[in-house]
Amino acid sequence: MSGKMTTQKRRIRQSPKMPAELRREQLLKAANDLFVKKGYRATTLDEIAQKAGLTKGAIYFHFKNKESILGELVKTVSQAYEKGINTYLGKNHTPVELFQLLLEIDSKIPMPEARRNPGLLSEIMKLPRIRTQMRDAFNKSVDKLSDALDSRFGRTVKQRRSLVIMLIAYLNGLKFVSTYHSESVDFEKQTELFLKLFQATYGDNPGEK
Amino acid sequence: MSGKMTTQKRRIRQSPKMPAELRREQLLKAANDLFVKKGYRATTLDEIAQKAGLTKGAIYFHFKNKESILGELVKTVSQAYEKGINTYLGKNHTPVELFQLLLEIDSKIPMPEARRNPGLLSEIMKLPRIRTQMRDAFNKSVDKLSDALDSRFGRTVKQRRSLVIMLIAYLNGLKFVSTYHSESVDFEKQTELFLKLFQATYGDNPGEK
DNA sequence: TTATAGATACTGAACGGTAGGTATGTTATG
DNA sequence: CATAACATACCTACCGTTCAGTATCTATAA
Repeated sequence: MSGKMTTQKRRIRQSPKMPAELRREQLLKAANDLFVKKGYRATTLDEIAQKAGLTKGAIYFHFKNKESILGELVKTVSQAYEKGINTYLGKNHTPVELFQLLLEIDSKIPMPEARRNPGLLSEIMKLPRIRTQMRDAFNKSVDKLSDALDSRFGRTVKQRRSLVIMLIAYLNGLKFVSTYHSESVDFEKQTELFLKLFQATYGDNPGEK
Repeated sequence: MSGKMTTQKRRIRQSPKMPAELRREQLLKAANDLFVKKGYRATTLDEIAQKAGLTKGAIYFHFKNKESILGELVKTVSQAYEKGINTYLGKNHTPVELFQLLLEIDSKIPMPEARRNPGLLSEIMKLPRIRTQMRDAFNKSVDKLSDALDSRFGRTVKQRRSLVIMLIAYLNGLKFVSTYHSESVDFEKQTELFLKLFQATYGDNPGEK
């Protein structure tokens, strides 16, 4: 000991060392992919590590624990979503415009598979910290969207919130059925149908309500 | 060692024995309640047993394994749903009628909390056998509903299926948001809003499309 | 330029808890 | 008293977490 075990080659195959920053992102990507495929709880740290070419122990150098990996991912999405709203959202929008805007943002921010995965969303909503994190983000965006909805479509904030939530609800519902019954459901067609409905009611002039 | 921690009395407090049939239902109910509250995987057999006043080992007298408990529950719902459709479904319905009919059926068949729990649904959809079981039921009911939709609302079966799926999608979406954002979402109000939209477009006379 | 000390990134193994499943003994009831 | 309906103890596998130690990189000084 003390000295070297000269002749004995301890052939430890260590992965090429990377700057922590890079490795973190690599791990986050691996985790995201696996969460999408298998769900949060069903994904093991071994799998994440392996996918990044590491061993489990190394993860704890980069993250506090498993949940913190998820937390980072959620944070990334929330921030991108908020940024998208701030960028694209104008004033006095019609519901149809808002719906299209939501689709637009949805198509631009990262981790689409994860965000459109109701199973994953439901699962992580059971983790108290994550839940809080996501609910805050949800309320924040609903507020902003409601503000940006033209007042013709709702005198009170409550009414406008209600409408906004309806838009989001339908989007979520579509994601849900198209995830689990993709053979039977044509996402774009359903969207078109929905917009046509809205157009008929709210398009040119708002309803009297 | 060898056996007992001597002084410890073997206090065997056996639950009153029940006919297997009854106990099965009791276990099923317990399982259902717990699945709703905690999810499928997060619910342990110990908890189910305890809730029914038994111990884990006893479960294996009544069921083959954990998944078979879930299978029974799914089967029960599927059958009730199908029966509901057969009972209430007429001919040449409007979309609004169908939507109300779905609500009606939904309110009459058992295990409402479980069925309205997207997280639970997503979770169990990952179990291959359960998934098959549920998808078959879904397609079956979509077919029947599409048949019962008046042909004014879609010349081809495909078009009618599309509309039916849209109704179901919105229902699911509503369940989703009202589950996770119940403070912000008024289920009935959202339903009313949606129906009003449909009424405006499809209510009196169908769209030309 | 080179030796080296310290920081950084990672391994491997062990630990502890959990939970599904099983083997086998025990009790209640007809 | 036979058997259906339990209880108890145990096994096994899995998985998150910890940690001592190892390898690799980098900065500094000689």
